[in-house]
Amino acid sequence: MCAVALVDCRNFYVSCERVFNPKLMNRPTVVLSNNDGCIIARSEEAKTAGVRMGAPYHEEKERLARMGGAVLSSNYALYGDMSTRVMSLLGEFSPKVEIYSIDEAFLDFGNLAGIDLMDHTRWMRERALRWTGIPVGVGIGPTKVIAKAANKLAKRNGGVFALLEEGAIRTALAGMAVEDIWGIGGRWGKRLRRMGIETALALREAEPTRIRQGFGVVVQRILYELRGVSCLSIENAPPAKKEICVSRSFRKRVGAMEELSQAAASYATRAAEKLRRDGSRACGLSVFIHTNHFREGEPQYNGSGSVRFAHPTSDTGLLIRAALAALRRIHRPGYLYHKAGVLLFDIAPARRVQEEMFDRLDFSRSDALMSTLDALNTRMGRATVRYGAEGFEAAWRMKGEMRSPRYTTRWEELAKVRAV
DNA sequence: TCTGGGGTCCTAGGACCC
DNA sequence: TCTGGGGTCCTAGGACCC
Repeated sequence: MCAVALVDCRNFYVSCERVFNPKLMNRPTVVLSNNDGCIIARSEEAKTAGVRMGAPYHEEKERLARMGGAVLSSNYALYGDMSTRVMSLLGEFSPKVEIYSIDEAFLDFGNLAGIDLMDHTRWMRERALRWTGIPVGVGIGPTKVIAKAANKLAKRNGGVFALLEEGAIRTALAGMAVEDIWGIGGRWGKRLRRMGIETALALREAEPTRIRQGFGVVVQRILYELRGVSCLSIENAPPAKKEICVSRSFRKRVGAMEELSQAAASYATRAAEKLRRDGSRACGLSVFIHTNHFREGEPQYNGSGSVRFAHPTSDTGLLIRAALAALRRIHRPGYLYHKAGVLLFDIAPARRVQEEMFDRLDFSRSDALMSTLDALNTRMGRATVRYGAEGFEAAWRMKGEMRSPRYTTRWEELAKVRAV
């Protein structure tokens, strides 16, 4: 019997904060989205107290204050680095690891005869906690979808839970609501319930062709996965991205073209960095801007426009120029904008592009410039060298007033320890 | 006053071609 | 009254994930 495990970091962002700030232990703690808008991570104490996931912060502010809760802006430099540590540790426990998100990974144990999976994964869990400070949970099953379900049960069962025997799987699936299955969201959940399919077990036992007709192959695959037939394989290396998007809402609304231009240039710069890190080039770029649709009384506008390049590129200067040209076309004066973004599409690996061009195109100057830029900014800190189009003082830039220090990625922000 | 950001996959339908 | 059939490519939109 093949076994896969889903490992997830419990309350990941909060757990990262607690590693470096033990005063947050046992205290209701939440982490906010960009601009301190919504609640995107909660400690167990905050969950128990009824703080809602995804809720706008201002709606939960008072409740949190009443119970002496801690509130933090998000600190992605810290979370990203802690994630890397956990993932590399997992690699020592399985030859095949798929990093599924910043706080989750699938592990393939293949046909591990003679290994006690429970022992193996309990040991992994202890090591993760001791070496990184992050508590993880482990669910084990014959397929990804069942491993996901097992992971849910691990929360109440000592952190590791296996669903490998038919009896255990049936019992677990019978107690699981259909919309709690991985891959079944609210919409499909409702439609399945209307058909009388209310539990994971009921979906497992439904007629596959009927499910296919009503919901397409995606849900049919989930059905088979629930039966223990693997349809979703574990991917060792992530495929290069097909699209790269950088977008943000502004700290305060922006009307002036100058500020929108700075934002577009900054986002294009970030997107270009991601593109080069992937070793890719893009053939197209689009820019979008929109007003705040939550303000129903105000005039609304959504604009987007794209540019196609004659040759695929990853040059920040060219991408900024294209972004500004697109922005000029879509900008309408008289509106106060709330959010803007830059999307790169038609992405291809840089090497293949060069071969196809038979050296008719010379990328070498631009490539040399970009790698120097990247090297400097990696070594000396982001935006050490940058394009003037990004601007210098930016009132539109995001809020993050309650952000903790970047303990693990900036020398100046290292934690200080005082021995008494 | 305040309301996140970044992705993927699939499907249906239109445009276009021979 | 009759006015092909089959294939590909692209795009928009819907669904999902964390």
